[in-house]
Amino acid sequence: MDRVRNVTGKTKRLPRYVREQQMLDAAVQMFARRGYHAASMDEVAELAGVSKPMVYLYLGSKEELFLACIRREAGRLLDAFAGQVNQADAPDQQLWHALRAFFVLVAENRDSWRVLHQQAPAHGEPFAGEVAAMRTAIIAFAADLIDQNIRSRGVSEATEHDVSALAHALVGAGESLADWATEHPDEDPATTARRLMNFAWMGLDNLLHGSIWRP
Amino acid sequence: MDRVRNVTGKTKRLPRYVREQQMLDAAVQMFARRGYHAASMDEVAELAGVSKPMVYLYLGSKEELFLACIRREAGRLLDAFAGQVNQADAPDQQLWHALRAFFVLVAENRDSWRVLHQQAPAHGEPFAGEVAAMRTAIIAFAADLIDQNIRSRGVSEATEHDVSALAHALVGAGESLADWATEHPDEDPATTARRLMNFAWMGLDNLLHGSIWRP
DNA sequence: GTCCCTTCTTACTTACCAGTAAGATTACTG
DNA sequence: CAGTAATCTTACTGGTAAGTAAGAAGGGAC
Repeated sequence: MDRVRNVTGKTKRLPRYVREQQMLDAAVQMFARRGYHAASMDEVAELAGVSKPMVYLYLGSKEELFLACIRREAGRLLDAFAGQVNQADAPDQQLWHALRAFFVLVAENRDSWRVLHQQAPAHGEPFAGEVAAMRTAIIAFAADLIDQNIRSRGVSEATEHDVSALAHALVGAGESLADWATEHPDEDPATTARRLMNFAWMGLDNLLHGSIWRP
Repeated sequence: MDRVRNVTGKTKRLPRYVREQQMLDAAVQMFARRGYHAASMDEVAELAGVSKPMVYLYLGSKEELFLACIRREAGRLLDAFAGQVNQADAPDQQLWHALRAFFVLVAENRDSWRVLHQQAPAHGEPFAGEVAAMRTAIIAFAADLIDQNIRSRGVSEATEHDVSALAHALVGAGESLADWATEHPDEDPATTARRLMNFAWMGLDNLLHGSIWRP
């Protein structure tokens, strides 16, 4: 990221908020590509077009910088979910819209996804906890959809525990497909979402009709 | 890990192979609990009941030590799969046996699982590549089972691409459930395996009978 | 008992990088 | 056009942990 220069060749000054976002952009990229430890503050600063003390002035420390990245990207992901979900829709429609939004977001922000999914959980507290909280919210959303579906059919002897396990499996399948999708950039995110709907929802459908797999 | 002492109070010497395994045990534990970077070679050595230069003498460097951990644990995981699979069984039985072995292994070796699933992929090459290779083998196994099932029913227009996506989703669901299971140590691994069989196989069953989810 | 190979330790060097002190420069404000 | 409140830099310090040099000591072979 070359630094903007004015006519006299001197470096242009930018307001704090703009610089902070540039720093976060640079940090997300570095953390995603090199990993938390291998990414040096000097490199982040250089990529942001700024000197190192500026990063410390605005973001505090390497830990706080990483946390700020995680919070920003986690917020975006949750917003993408929330923005697509309409409580009035049927459960499968809610899941469909949420998944589509998710795969679109991941396709457009691979580095963010790597930071959230691969880097943050591996580097202990407080990073892992922050991502775990986000993931818990997503799993709760999935569990709620499954639960709605169960109740609407009156089928079930499923406990909260059972539903939680299913939600974890569903979210894990989504995460894995997100990784798979980054290796197939040609695929439309909506197609990926359809794949997961079929894999997961059809399985649930079978389950909820009392069709159980036995050893 | 206190060092073994003989009657005179002097430290007991052990043959190289035994020490190496102790070092790897200690390293897996440290890497899993503290993370790759936060785990220091001094701590690993102390936990193994040995001084740091011994670790360097036998295992080479921190990178090689981590790689050795990954290779050993990945090998065990693949062996656990291979040992349970009988080609003569029906596809669902093969998957069932493999999943049960997998969840048993994870329940008994949480640290190994954390190293393979959480630490190794986050710290770049050559670690990520080593785990990716193992994961590719597992996904190929899953894809093969799905494919067998498809062919045996003669149902399908599924491409290799489609099958690969399903296999990725299935494996991701398994990984996520493995994490979930470590938070529920009371649950029998076989029960966890049954959960996944129901979630995944019932979904596939529906798919293969031509029952497709549509937006 | 004594030779000698393997196991094992203490005590050090060195490189890297997070974090900072001190001050220069720009541009807004009255 | 001063005064001043931001933005921004160069040049440094210090702590931490990877990696190593040099040699001590157990224990099997004969």
